[in-house]
Amino acid sequence: MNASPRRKELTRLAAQLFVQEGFDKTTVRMLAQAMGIKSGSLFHHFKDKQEILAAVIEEGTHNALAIARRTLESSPPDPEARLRAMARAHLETLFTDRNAHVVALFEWRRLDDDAKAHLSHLRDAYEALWVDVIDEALDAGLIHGDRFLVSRFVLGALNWTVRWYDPAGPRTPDDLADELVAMIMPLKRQGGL
Amino acid sequence: MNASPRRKELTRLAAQLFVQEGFDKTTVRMLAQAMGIKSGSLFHHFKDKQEILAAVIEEGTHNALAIARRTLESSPPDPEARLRAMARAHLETLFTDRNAHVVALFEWRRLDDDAKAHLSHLRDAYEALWVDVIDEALDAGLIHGDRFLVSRFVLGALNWTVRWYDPAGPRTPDDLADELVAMIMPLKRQGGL
DNA sequence: CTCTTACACTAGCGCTTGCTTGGTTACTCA
DNA sequence: TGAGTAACCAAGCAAGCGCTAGTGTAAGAG
Repeated sequence: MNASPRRKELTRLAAQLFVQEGFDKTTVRMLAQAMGIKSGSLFHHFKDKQEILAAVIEEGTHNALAIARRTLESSPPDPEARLRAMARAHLETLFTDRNAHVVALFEWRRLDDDAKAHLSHLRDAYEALWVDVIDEALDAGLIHGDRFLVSRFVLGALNWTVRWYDPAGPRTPDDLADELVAMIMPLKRQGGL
Repeated sequence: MNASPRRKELTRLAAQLFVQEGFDKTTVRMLAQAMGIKSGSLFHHFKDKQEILAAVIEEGTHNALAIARRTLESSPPDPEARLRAMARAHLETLFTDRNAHVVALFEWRRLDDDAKAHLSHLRDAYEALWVDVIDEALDAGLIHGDRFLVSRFVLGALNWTVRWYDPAGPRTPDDLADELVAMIMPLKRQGGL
């Protein structure tokens, strides 16, 4: 809804605190302090605490969707390249916008029903892009299996990386993406690295 | 620690509430009511709320580890069969003991440092079993890639199923396990179902 | 018949929570 | 210059929180 620069900055700070402490344990007083204001002033920017959570998740999901669309537009028609590009884009967003995405993945249940209904459309649109790319790979015979199962296994493997991946380590997100694609498409990998 | 039958039953009820409401939003009064006692009486069985969470997670992880060990013991030495058996066992525990495992996966951060240190040993032991099985499959040339990456991708894909799998649907957990194994090992699947 | 143990109760303390209210400040634009 | 507005603050309310203290009761052990 409202997208003032101030509100965007506050949303970013909130995302960080939600990741550090969890949504429920983050008090409006903590949020206010991190933002350099008093707790009462928070409610000038957000109707209630729920709306802050919704703003964080909406921001993250919206970005991910935009990046995925751009990635697919500027991607060649080759199914393997598109699959790899999607995996790379997914991990790239996941780790540049990490806080927002961790919140989206692990605090989703804290949303009230209205917010959930609204945001699940965004999420479904994102997953639909994945199912399309998986479909292309299936049609091309690169991978095998049920389109939904494969999509969900792949997304699960990718999303779970936020639980163990250390950006300071030797591996880049692109390395992870390539390894995953190689794992489900070993025929292409036989002679490679 | 203490494992009276009464306490086990209370732990089971707590797991259910923690899944429904989340740990932080589950009050000791809600827990007590679900158990048919008053909130004060709760603290006869558990030192504090934290200990209930730890009990839930310990119970679930302990079971998973026991089942995985039993599975591997009664499994033939064939790497493919062992991999499939582990995947099936993982999903089976995940969905028979679903509440405890959902709590373990998504409320881990709420544990205090001592409990985390204690329970991460259990979890690491479980993951080590997986790395072994993955290693065997790598050595046999069934799959390719980095042992840790493959283990984590596979565990991620499996754990993520709790987010979307519907036990009332047409597919059994064994179906899921077989599909996943087929996905990362397509050579074996070419002529099959 | 007493002592112990397990389990439960009532009552409430001290604190924190999300949020409201009524008023103040600083900036923008006619 | 003065009206309008966005951003903030001080103060605090009502509700709910985890947890404690002190007591009661029933069953089994000696």
